Amino acid sequence: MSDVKSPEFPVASNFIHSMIDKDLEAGKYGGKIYTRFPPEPNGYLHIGHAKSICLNFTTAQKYSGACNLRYDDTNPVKEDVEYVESIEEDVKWLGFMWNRRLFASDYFDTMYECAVRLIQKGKAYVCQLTPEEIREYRGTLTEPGKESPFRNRPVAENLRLFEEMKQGQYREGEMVLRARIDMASPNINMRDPILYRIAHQTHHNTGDRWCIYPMYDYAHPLEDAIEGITHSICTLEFEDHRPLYDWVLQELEWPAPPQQIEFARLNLTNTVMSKRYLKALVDDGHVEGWDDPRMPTIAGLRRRGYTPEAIRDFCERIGVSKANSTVDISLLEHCIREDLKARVESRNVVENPIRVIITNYPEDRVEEMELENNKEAPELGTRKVPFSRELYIDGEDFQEFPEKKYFRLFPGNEVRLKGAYFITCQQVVKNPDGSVRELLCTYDPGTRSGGGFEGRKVKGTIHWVDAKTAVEITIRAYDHLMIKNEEGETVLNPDSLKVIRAMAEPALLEAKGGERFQFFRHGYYMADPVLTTDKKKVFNRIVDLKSSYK
RNA sequence: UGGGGUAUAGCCAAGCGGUAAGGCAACGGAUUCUGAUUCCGUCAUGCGAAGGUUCGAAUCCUUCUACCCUAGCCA
Repeated sequence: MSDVKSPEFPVASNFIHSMIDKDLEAGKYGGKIYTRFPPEPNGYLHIGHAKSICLNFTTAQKYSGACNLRYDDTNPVKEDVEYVESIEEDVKWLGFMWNRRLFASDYFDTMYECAVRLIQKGKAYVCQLTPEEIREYRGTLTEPGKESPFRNRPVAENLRLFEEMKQGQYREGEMVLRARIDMASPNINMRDPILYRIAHQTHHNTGDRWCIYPMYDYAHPLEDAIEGITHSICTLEFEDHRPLYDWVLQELEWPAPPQQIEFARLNLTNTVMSKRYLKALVDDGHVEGWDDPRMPTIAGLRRRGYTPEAIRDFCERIGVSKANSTVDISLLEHCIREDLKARVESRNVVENPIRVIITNYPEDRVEEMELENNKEAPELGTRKVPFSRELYIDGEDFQEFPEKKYFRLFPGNEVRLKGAYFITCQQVVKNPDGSVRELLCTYDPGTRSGGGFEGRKVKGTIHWVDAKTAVEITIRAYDHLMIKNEEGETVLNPDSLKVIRAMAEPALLEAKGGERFQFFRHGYYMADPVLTTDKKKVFNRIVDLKSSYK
């Protein structure tokens, strides 16, 4: 195979690498390791797949090999082209490039020939038991199975029947091709597992060319072997299938067969990962689609504002092992904050705005205040923001009756307006209904930011926007899609999406879909690439600022 | 109940006979023109339990225990 490598990323060592190291020391595989990422195109990729993608691609990278993207499309009833397109996009977006992009269904001819060989060897037979009978004959966890009456059919008859199955002469469920192994095996997977079933279905790739389709346990080892995969990395539930994986390749006398290694799939707190459930959320209209920013899909995380760098970093940090585990979602959130804080610009945005009038500031005066875009990254420069007599401050930055240890604005208190002046709240003006209408404040002209004023300190600094030039934006703030109720069951969170109106500095009018910012005090946001238009700016909250106040 | 796995801190996770890495979370403290960031510090005499081998055990042996997977013509 041609060795097209993905961009190189740092790789943390894990138990799979240790196993590979031993193989390599034993002189196996000629020093190169080939892997594959084999999704079934029956849904969108999620963060759990990202773990597998990172593992497979970086492992191949580490050992000078390559990784294929292969669609495991052996069951036409569940699969769709919509999904193959999204999968490709998501893998690329994560930053990986496959060596080859393949369909398992492209190997159907080879798989068929291999099945014929197994029949010829007496290792497979056509069975006409009904599905119910097959289940009964299989036995139970504690009782051995019974042999099918068709088990000792002559080879020639098996060959003829299998050919006829392929020709479409039988109905679905009427017969199957089975491996001839051991009905008394303690491993139920070895009790004459089904190799081929009949399905008169149109396949997204092969159309109506086939009406028999191979089962996963038979197809997968062949797919790996055909592609020259050395290590077939899959999840824990396939551990019991490994003897069958090995059996197929051994009976076919495949030289240098690949080896299957299992690892634990990713679980995240407050997150549902099963494709079945995610599909139901989409189909039942609980979310806007597979790319809803609340979804744990790659597409959802992308639209929410997560970066590929953050997701890759997360996948490195969680490690790889065989222990069932549930990673705390706060680690993922840490990764995106860590990535964004160094490269994203800040903007002043106030939620639940409160009007502030600086009574001693000239009515017609406008100043340009220079604000740092990112304190941690001076190379991101500064921007100019207008400042005048009437401003808005954030609803959370004023308390008429301050709680203990509150050191932002309250009557009689002085705070700094970030990048501007000290102001003191002199009077609270109320609406007829008792709510706060506006705050009358005074400013100290000697305290302008950058002026070197050292006369006195204030404990609070708050952000603001100029009332005259402020633009209104819509913020979509997300919470967990799933929460636990009183009974401890995981249920849909009715408050997973909050729409917030906010006032922002005029520069945000220029924001393009996909641009990310830090909104002071509120966390990290991204202009929604789907909803943001020239007239209407919508920002998705990626993640909160980590904070202990509130 | 058969078979296959897994147990190291609140959550992940290194460790592979020489005396418990690291990250997240949490909690202190310093700095701060945003209670963020940054910086420093605390956080398992303990590795599911009990025995045993050894000068020495999370690592080896024995016996338990708990949890996960497995009886699709899904993958």
